[in-house]
Amino acid sequence: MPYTYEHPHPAVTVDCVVFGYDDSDLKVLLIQRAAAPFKWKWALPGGFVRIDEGLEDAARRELREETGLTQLYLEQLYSFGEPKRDPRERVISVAYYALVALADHALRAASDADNVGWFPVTDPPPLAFDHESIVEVALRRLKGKVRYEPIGFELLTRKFTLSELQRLYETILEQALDKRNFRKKLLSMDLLVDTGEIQQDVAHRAARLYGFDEKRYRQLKRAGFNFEL
Amino acid sequence: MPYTYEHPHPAVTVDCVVFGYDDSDLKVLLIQRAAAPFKWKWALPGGFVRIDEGLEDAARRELREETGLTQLYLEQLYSFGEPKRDPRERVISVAYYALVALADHALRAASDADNVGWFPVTDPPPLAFDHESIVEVALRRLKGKVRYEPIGFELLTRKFTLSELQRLYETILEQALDKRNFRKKLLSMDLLVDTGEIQQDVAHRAARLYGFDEKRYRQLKRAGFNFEL
DNA sequence: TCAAAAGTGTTAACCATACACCCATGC
DNA sequence: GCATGGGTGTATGGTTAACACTTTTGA
Repeated sequence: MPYTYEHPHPAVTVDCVVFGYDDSDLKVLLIQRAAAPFKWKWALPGGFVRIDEGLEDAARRELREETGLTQLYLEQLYSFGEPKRDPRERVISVAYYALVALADHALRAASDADNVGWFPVTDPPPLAFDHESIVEVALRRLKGKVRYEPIGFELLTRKFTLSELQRLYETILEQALDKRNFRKKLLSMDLLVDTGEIQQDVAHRAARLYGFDEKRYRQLKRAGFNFEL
Repeated sequence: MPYTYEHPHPAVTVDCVVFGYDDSDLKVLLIQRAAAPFKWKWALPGGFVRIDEGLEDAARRELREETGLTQLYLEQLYSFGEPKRDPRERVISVAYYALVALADHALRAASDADNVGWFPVTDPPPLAFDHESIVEVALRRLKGKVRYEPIGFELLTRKFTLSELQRLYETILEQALDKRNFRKKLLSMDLLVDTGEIQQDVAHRAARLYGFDEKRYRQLKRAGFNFEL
């Protein structure tokens, strides 16, 4: 028992709400716990922050170790610290949320052989700890933020059609959008570049593929532009 | 040395960025540290989270103990966890920000006789730890949030004139607003109630005093209304 | 030739902006 | 009576919202 302190210290964890999108469905990434407490229950990927490790570093490390995901959009969400949220000891969890295009990122089996899987955000299984409320907060944040920051693109593959983009927004915001107005608005922002390519292997007229011009966005933003809707 | 753990645990603190507004000036509340590290330096009010205490509870307790402030608008801001941010040991700080009307809340001398004072947010003294960046994040959050949530009212006394409200927004947003348009917009939202009273002791025509109708806001919000600008 | 989704303009309503003068009060 | 801020309306331009049909392609 080598670590002693004059005052009691809580443990600190990170937990990640990873949103994935594929084919009109918003999903959340869960792992099945192989150890107590809540053994066999589904939970958010995450774990203890190492003593010399930054919070975001910890979140990225846990994601890599438990799910194989790297290089994703990651942002701090909120910190959860109800005294009784973990039955073992006082644990404060700094939650992050991440966005990822399902088609682009294959899951790797977790290093400790836990099950990993995608679940519909609207109807996830019962979760360990207070993870259900963490998912709820993350979803609220995503819904809010997607309207005034171009983070939706993080959920799509690098090349996408306008219809895919529209379906994504409709899914997240849970409201129908007008096709012509949506296209007008998005194209007028000057953030999408026509790749010149079109969809392959579709059973109808193939749509143009666009890309999100990150560099252009930063430029416009510096000049006072604000992404909206 | 009674508290021992199998793995090293960081310490967890809360720090509060309290914004105050009075007479066209946005201020931040600081206390002067009476103990090392950073002895005599100014810092955000805050302290260690007790082992059985919620995070927001800890923030409110520290504010009460160190500044005498109670009953204020308080919201979690962000968690700061750079490994070296505290020279003593690993400390993760969950930052909160609070809004308060200077005129309504007198400061009490801190229990441990630290100095307490209000400083202009634009030009604060050098701060201990990474508190300058915490203030910066809080200010950014305030500037963003004030546009789409009616939190500005928390910085004003319960009764206020439209000019005071406008000056508040101009101060926070750092931009001039048109008087007639501002009034039209705010009054049309149906969130302000005319108290029937007018300013006293002013050397010019006395302005009507309005109040913010919190209950009405919740009502409208439930019905899909969104406060903006 | 049918099914499925892509792509495309116009109009009307609404909202945001710009703008300047008279009023009430205290000194 | 003058200085100070309170209070008020309109016209214009721009933005958003509503709306339906033709095109392309593969099966």
